Amino acid sequence: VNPQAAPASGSRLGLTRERILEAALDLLDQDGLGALSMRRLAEELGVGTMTLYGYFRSKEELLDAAIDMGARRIGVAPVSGSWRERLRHLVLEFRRGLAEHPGIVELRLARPVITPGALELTEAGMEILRDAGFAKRDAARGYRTLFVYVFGFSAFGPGPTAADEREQVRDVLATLPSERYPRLVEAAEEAAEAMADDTLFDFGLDRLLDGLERELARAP
Amino acid sequence: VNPQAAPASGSRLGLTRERILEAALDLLDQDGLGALSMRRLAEELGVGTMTLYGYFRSKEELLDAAIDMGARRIGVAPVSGSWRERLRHLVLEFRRGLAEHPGIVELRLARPVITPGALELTEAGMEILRDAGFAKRDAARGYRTLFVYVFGFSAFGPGPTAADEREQVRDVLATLPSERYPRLVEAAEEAAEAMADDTLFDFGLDRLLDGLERELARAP
DNA sequence: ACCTGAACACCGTTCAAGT
DNA sequence: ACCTGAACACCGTTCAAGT
Repeated sequence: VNPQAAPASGSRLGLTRERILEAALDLLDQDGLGALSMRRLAEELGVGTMTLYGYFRSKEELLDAAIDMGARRIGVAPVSGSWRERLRHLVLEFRRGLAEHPGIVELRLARPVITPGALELTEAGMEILRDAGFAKRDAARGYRTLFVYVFGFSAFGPGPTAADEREQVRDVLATLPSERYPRLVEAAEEAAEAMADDTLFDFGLDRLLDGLERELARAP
Repeated sequence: VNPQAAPASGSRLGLTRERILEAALDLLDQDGLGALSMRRLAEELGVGTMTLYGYFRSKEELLDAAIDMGARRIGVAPVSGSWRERLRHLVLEFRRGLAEHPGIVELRLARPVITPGALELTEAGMEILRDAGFAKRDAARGYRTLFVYVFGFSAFGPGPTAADEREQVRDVLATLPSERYPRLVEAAEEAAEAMADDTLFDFGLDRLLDGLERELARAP
């Protein structure tokens, strides 16, 4: 069930899978996925590179485990209220967690994972939707839509550098040839703002919640 | 304005920036971003690795240009109809194009680009929304939301292997400890379906369009 | 049982040299 | 002007060896 290569018992260096994963997540948060190499990670931990292969069969396996652990870190404390309020809170906290740990988004791109840690939030979301009265299928579809939205926004939406880039984006848009890009040139200011604006997340989220609410009203 | 290293005139090998980019996009579609190395690309073109650096200053610059060209390939023929129908068509075609060229999604993740080719669809979307009567700011926000949704779904939604994986996902979900994951275990079938279901894209899209329609009705 | 250096097949890019 | 091999500083991983 858990096909890992791991020393399990007393390690001479005090190394554990957990310590390795924590160092990996730190490295990820600091310098991004590109900097997360087995050699660099080993150096950070003060061990030989090959030592890591005693704990994880491959980099692939290490990254999978890192996602699981990272997902667990993004725990969301439940709140009370209507199902819509509860779900809205969960999604916003989810989004906040991913914004704080952008490496997890990067990691998740190439590797769709279904590990227990990664499914904790799914469970919480399903509970809210089922309590609200959604059928199993509608609850699953509804949560999945929100999940994809959160990840999509975290990956392709405005990042923390957005404010710096906004002016630059506006300048580029404003200097496009206005014969071919008339709508963009005339709305350069607004388009640059939309690309940098984080409140856009709430806009889309509320539209999706509107849609779910209507769906629930239709088939109660 | 166009700070590229390029031979511009007669090349001895018949090489052009365009030919290189086409080969890069082919490689991307076939074997993914991981396989797209300067060495492999040069080999594919039958030239020395360093020859490429006569046309692009760095791999970074080559990838930026490849996105621009890739985005142009995903052209969407305009249709007539209501603004909602037109916009819906544009988004669905956009989605289809990205599904056919998943490498572009991969590329775009790490590098938010604002090049002319990448902005053609933005211009088309803005035109539809402005014609419909949206103010500049609302049009920019509306298009941006849809854009992020499309990319998010393309990156994190079900891929072409979804059908194969569905059974596997269901099995994993069904064997989770039901004390901690009661809602997921009881809805394992439905959740697995939601993760694999491509029609989910339409569901979220229609919810977002609903939201835009309501916004337009509110402030005409 | 746990740890590791050397070696292999890969990267992107600089530099100096070839025509 | 255009092209390129050698070299450098990196990768992940296998293998054989060390304690």
